[in-house]
Amino acid sequence: MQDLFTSFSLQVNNRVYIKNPESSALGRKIVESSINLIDDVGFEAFTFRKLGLEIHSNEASIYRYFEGKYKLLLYLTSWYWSWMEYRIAFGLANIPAPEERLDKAIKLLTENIELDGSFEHINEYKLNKIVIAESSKSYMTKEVDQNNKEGFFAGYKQLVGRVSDIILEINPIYKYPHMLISTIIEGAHHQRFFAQHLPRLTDAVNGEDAIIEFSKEATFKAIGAKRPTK
Amino acid sequence: MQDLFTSFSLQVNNRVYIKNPESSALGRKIVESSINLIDDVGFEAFTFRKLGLEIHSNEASIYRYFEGKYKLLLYLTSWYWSWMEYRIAFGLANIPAPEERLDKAIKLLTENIELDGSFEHINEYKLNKIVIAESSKSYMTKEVDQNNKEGFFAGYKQLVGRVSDIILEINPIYKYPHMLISTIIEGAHHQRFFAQHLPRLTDAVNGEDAIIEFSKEATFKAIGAKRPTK
DNA sequence: TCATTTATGATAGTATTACTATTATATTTG
DNA sequence: CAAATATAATAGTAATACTATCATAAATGA
Repeated sequence: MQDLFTSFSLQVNNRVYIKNPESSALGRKIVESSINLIDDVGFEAFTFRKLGLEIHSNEASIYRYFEGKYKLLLYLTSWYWSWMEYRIAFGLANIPAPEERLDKAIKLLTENIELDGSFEHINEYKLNKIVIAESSKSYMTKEVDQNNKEGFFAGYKQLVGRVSDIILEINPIYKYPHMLISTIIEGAHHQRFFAQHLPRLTDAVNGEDAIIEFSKEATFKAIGAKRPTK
Repeated sequence: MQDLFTSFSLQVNNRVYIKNPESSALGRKIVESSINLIDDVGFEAFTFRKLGLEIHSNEASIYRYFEGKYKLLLYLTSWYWSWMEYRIAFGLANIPAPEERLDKAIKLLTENIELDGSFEHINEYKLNKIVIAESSKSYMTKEVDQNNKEGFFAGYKQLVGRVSDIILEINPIYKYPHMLISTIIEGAHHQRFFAQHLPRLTDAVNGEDAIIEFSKEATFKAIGAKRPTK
């Protein structure tokens, strides 16, 4: 696990931005306020003009950091997956049993995210809401193949790969580890959205986070493994 | 089952359109060509202006059928779910064992859709691709609660409810039937998209439709039931 | 420290989008 | 065949998604 700590940093593919927003105060302000604004008005109504007004800066200046709002969204989601992998690497360190590691990973991937405060200019709580409601708009586009070639989804794929590896550690002949994990991640996000807006598509259960419970149960049953007893 | 046949028709909530596109040749042309055009250029680049040019008609005329392109998308997805429920009602008739009905329902929900030809002006193959790639854009919006109140998602919710009922027939104490089915439906769609564009998020298996297989296996294991032997 | 690079701000401009309004012309229907 | 209705043609508006230009401010390094 040691290598994870030394090699790991919250880096985002440098082709999603023109100028690294981490490199200046304005850049960080753009990221910070874009999270607030997208969370507030939704991605469709979000524009660089409005963002410029919000931060008392200039539309043209924002274009010097990002080609357009889709790239900014790609930046935010890439950052999120990178952060998620960091959380998982950290959270799973020193847990020897793969069942326990998987259990913990599923929890980290599907739980409600609270404000964390580790990163000055990023509100993880709002970013999670954005990832839930808007992230599919970053890859469900006509440019997906081009974007994929440029490596924009590498972080997400790597994350899915790492958790799939735990599954294969537990059950080396399970045939669909990637499907299972990507379905669980996307599924949990969908369920969080449905729980808020279309509750008839979900099942609320008193006294538990049904989404985490469902995700863990489905995962362990799918791979035919016993859940660790807490 | 008889009531399903007599009461069932491919009706779409009449608030998603201004004028029913089924009621005129132009309306049907709008629907038909919108499917082609959205499939071709993607939903973001799709405009009523382009659609007007395509069908040698007028932008303003299209606006007399639909308030805007989001409502048209809602019409298409509603139609799709209505059609899917019809397929399932039809396909499950006269199958007494609930396990077999569930097995068949999962297949119908997750399989690749081919051109069917039952509906003159609707290309089911392309519509399925649109539902896969664009349908989340019809509910992942700031207007979702308003739209939900107006009943725009009733068809989808009803479909999920019906299949959930089969699950409860098999295992009456399973806690998450709605979550499971909505996760399977959305999950299978995601997997079809990933298989095409981001294959590292899936697992291809020779000689089988891995998405159907995975969906069935996961569902039956989740509810603790034995899959019917074909 | 001062010249120069670099970053930001201010303003303006363009093509396209997402409509609405108006009027004219077909087409349907009673 | 008159009247109602549907469609077409055209124009117009406010907003979006940018690009370009130039001025000014801040950072840097010789």
